[in-house]
Amino acid sequence: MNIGEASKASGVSTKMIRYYEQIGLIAPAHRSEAQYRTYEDADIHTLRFIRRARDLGFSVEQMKTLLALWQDRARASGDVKAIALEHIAELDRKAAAIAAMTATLRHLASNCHGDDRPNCPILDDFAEAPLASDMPEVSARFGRANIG
Amino acid sequence: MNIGEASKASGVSTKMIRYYEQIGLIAPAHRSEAQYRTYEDADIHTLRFIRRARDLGFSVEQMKTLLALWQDRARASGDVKAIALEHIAELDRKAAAIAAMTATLRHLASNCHGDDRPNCPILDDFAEAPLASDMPEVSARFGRANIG
DNA sequence: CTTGACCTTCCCATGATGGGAAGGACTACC
DNA sequence: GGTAGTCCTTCCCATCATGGGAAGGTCAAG
Repeated sequence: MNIGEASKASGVSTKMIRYYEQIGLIAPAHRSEAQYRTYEDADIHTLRFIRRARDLGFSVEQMKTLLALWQDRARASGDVKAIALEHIAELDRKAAAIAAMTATLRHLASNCHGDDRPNCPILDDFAEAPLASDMPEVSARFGRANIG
Repeated sequence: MNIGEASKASGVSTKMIRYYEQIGLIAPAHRSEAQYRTYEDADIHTLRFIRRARDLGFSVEQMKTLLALWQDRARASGDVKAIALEHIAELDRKAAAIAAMTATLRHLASNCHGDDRPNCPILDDFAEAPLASDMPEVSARFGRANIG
């Protein structure tokens, strides 16, 4: 199987397959005589595993660990669960940050007429509101606005 | 005021102030004889506006538009509200994607003993679950896992 | 005058992904 | 056996917002 077929079968783009190989997430593929990468069913299985983990928001680093655990028949399920729980906690943090932003924005938008007149409480707030960093309890709860 | 003081007063790092100037989000600062950037109260006001918008998750492009509207006394509040509502919609999309991930992960984790034994439903799922892209209604609802 | 804190520009890195160019390989059709 | 078109290869560049750090100039306090 060439990389294009492997991509279709796994749902991982050819660009990403090469990238994952380059950074060592997956082993270098076998090569044909013309140096084409070739993939077996087992490789597709691994790529689908990666695709699934990625869809659930795991980072490449986490996927490295998860793959290693997957391939270790003697792993402790507790190790896997710990990674999953840590990831859930991080997703919850992002969700909380987003919820805080939308709550504020919804409040501001609801007070804005949204018509042709210039008066706009949204801009007024941006111009006058104290910084989150000046409010210790807020920044402690949500940290930066980095939700990526 | 030098850039360090402007940074402290606005909550925007010196790196970011220079970057925002470079990409044209803010006007080039006035310079002292030694080519140091100098800032007036009005500039701090602008930087705080940016900081506030950034904390609410607006992109640089959105901030450009918002700044222009802010500085346009004749703007229509509807234009501002439209940007805010579009941003809220995007944040809601991200929140939904995160919620879908955490729901799945919580379910998987709850079925995992999390002890020293190797059996792990989380890894089993990763290895066997169908791809989101094979389930049209799911990918239509949530798109990619890109929550950044 | 030295020390240390500040400023400048320039380059590099992040993380995951895609775009695209230049060139080689393969396949299907005539 | 050409040729067209599709595939593959590697290499470089871009994204987005942010920070790190080097090399060197400036300034203020002692």
